[in-house]
Amino acid sequence: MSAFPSPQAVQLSSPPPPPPPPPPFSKHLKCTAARGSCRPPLCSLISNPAISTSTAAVDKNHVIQRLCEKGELKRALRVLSQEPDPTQRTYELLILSCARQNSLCDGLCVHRHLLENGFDQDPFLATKLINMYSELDDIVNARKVFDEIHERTIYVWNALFRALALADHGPEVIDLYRRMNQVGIPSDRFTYSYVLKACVVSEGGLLLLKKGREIHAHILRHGYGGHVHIMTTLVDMYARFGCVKCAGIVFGEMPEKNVVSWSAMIACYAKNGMPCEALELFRKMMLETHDLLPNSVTMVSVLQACAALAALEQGRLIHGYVLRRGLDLILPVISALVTMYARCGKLDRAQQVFDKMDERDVVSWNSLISGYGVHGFGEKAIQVFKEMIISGISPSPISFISVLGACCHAGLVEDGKKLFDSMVREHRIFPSVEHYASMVDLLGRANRLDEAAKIIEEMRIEPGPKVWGSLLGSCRIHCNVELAERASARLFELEPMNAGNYVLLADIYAEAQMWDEVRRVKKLLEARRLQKVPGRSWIEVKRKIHSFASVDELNPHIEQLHALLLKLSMEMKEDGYVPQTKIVHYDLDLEEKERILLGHSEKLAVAFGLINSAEGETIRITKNLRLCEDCHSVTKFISKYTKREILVRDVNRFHCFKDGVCSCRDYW
DNA sequence: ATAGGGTTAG
Repeated sequence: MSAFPSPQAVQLSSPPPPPPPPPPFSKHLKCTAARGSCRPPLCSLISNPAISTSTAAVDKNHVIQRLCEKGELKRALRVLSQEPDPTQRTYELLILSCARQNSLCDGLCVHRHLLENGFDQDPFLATKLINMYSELDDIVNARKVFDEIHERTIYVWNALFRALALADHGPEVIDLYRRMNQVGIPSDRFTYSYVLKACVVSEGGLLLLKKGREIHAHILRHGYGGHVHIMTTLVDMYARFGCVKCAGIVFGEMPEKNVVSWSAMIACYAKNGMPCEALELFRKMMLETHDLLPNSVTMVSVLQACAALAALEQGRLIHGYVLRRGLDLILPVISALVTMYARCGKLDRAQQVFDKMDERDVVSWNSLISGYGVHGFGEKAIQVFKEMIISGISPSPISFISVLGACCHAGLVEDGKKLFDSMVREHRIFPSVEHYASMVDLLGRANRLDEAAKIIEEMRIEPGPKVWGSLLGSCRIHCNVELAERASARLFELEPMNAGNYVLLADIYAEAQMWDEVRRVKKLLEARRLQKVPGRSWIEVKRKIHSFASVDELNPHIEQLHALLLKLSMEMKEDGYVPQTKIVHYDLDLEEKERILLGHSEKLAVAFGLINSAEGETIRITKNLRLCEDCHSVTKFISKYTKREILVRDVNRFHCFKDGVCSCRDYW
């Protein structure tokens, strides 16, 4: 053996059994050698230490680069292990490759290697490493790279800001940003984008809104007030804080706007409960800009707005536009279409659009599951949920919100409990406040209030207002004063300014004829200067959205609508309808109470729909609150008398009225 | 010298 100059030569002359742990290049060499081709030059170059290593290093660098480009990370690493003289470029390629291949352990290995080879203080590589760890979700190591590097260029700072912002570590970014300013490193245009993002990705609430405003001031002071990217991020920041006004001001003052800026503002309206404004702005964009074409992101927000308004006609127009533009190939757009059709009451269309997709992700499935859920088709929703898993897509936390919600609307208590169990056990998803709230809803509505209360007691996280709110809502349905008092006491602490909670409690007391308590709660409401969110309903007629408030004296059609409702209610009374005047708490006589009931926004919208549509046409209405009991029974009657299908979507589900019955089977 | 940013479905 010792007589042979190199391992390669050994293999050549004694071809047989086990070619031991092959050093990186052996495979290649062996192949060419076996075919007896160009062996001598390359082989001797690498194996002969007499020949300059630097030539070999450049060569190997080249090989590493080629391997990285081809995604052959493992082989590239094997070459690296033999590399006597790696360069910055070598490491850069490997780091990028590890990030792309999603391989944390290889990333760590490359990191260790570069530390051992004198690149531990290279700011360029530090930037790349931080980016890599960020992509591999290892924020601890990203931070460590930052802590250990002495020369922190703006690139290094920005990379860490970006990494922390993506990982929801907002407050940490703000803290570091302050330190950066103290050290005297000036921000650049990238810094502002990342830091603004950090303001909204944290739990800080108002505190960080203040911070965001400060940064807004920095931006203006440093002359970036006309920078499209930064200004758009600002619009989005205000949007996420719910400051629609501020977002609108920034947007309005932008000297230059592009598609992204318009999309951000449209999304702002769509996400903050102002769908009409979203559609209006979209129209404006189409009319006023000549060189800007809406893209898939724009369309998603526009479809959301249509969905929120149950504006089927507009939604169909948008669908047509999406097809013409070829945007129907983009996954989020199709999912938004599925949601739009489902929320406009066209489940069959939603299913059709879904069926035509040739690729589906978890969001597409969630759209369909929640679609069936809000329509009260609990079993179908569970079936779709199971099909999703069979198709190889694992459920996300939102999948469970959707499917649990479906169980809740359909009263499928046992199925819901089983799914909730499987969530942790099989899918390793830990329930969030929303999941618990859904379970409390499920049990509470089914009049299993004790079990619902027990769920809250056993929660491993702090039960937030959503959870207590669900319990209070259930107490309202089943008239449980004692539990309602417990839940509302917590709610008044957690969100003292939410009028809805006081109203619910007052409703419960009223139901129990506890008038003193009703008055006490009302006084509380007045003392805190709170007002109940006024009920509103919407209906689309000839592609125009009409909006109705309760007891809408300003509405130009009010007399006509009231007359029609009065006429219908007389007929209904003969048929056994009794106005639910007990839900009107004002101290009024019966006749006035009936008048108030008849003026509820959803009844006005139904009447408007009856007058303004052809006989037999379906009427679609959306409401911003829950449908009231009286409106529910009145709409049942109306659907029978007028032989109309009436779809009402309230805040949490669909009611499909037909021939005097509702699809919710009075369970809601 | 080199490097990177904004809007997105349930």
